[in-house]
Amino acid sequence: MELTKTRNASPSSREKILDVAEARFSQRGFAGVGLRQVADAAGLGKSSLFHHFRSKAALYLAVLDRVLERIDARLSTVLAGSGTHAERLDRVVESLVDAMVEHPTTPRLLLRALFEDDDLPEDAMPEAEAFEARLASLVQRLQQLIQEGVAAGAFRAASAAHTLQTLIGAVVYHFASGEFGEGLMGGPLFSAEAVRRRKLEIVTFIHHGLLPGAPTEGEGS
Amino acid sequence: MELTKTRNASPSSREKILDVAEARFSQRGFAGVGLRQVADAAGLGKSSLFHHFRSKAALYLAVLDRVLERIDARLSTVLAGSGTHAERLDRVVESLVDAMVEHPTTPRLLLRALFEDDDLPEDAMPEAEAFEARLASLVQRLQQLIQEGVAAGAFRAASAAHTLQTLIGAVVYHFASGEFGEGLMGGPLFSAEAVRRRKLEIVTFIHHGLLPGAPTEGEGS
DNA sequence: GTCTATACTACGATAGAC
DNA sequence: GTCTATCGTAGTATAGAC
Repeated sequence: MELTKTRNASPSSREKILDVAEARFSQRGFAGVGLRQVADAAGLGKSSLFHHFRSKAALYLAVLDRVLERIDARLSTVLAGSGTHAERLDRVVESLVDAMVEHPTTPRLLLRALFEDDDLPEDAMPEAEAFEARLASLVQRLQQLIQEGVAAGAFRAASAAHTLQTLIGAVVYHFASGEFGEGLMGGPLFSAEAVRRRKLEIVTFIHHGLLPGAPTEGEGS
Repeated sequence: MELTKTRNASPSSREKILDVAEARFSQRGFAGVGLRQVADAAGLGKSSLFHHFRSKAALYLAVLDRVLERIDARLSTVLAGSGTHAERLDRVVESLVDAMVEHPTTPRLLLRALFEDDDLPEDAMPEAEAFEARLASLVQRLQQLIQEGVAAGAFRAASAAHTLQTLIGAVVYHFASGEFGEGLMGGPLFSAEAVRRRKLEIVTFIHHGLLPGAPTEGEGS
């Protein structure tokens, strides 16, 4: 569908850089990462990075956009699917959690992208817009699902924006919470069992928090 | 209650430094702030900072501990208060929100403290422990409230740890979400009206999510 | 497309005068 | 307790050979 090929037989240098940068930026944030660490870990000289990305900020935004692209792919499938509003919202939560777990760098990068306002050095506007546009599109579709559910009487009369914020907190923050989260939960956050449990906890919370009448937890699946 | 005086007629240099450092660290994070900016904004030379704080990491942790101390003061009052478990939990949410709003630097600093693992240069262990201890104490008391509420049948059989994570996400993340949050909500996050609305939204969510039987939203207050 | 070399700036931290 | 001066390092980014 695109003019430039996106599949590669062997991981190109560009993808190698993105992988390494994603790991580092996730852990330390934009300002906390030096390009030398990225270059070394990618097996390249420092200067070579600038042949693939115009600046550090451009690299950071490329990482963020790739992360959001993966989430978008998962959620788009679910949002376009069938089922009641409640069923689709459950699947949104589960897919969002799956996206956090697939690459554990995701929650921290996404959380940073959401709450850190532009600490970026102003220059990387073009690549910033790609990310912003993708984010806005995703948010808009998620809000629509909630609003339609409210209009259809499937959800109580809750604010879609507030509900979305709560949902982001419940999913993204939780899987970003690292050592604190592990200490609180008394075990790893990303084990299959912990992930299954978190999904159940959030979905149950939403059902009793969003649905007007009888509990729906005993339903299919 | 303390040997050293904590009240000051005029703001000492130490407090001035803490104030400006809190603002900067909240916005840019630990790695994103230079001590020169802090010193300039405080009206001091760069070197003078080191007479008040052993290192940048020590300053950062002093800021974090002061933030957590303010939250602790609010929540301790509420946790020691009377009322049913549900009433006390409502007041915990409202007090936590009040703490975020009182100093809008709070949510971002707290969020960073919770999800950024030790990017700190290892040396500031003593002042780190003060913060960790205060945090552990607070978390323990919050968990206890939820667990007791579950045991007393006031809450459904939910995990205290999971519930606490969801709560933190709903309060701390929301008020840390800056431009993204404002865009999503369609207005400021910290206006009196927005704050009132967020409290209501979370408390309602919790009631329908935690309480077993009939909705309790019509109750007193 | 990767390298070496370099420019320029900022960083955290220390020494020592006042 | 604040200052100036300085140290050593690391930061982003560019120039130009290969």
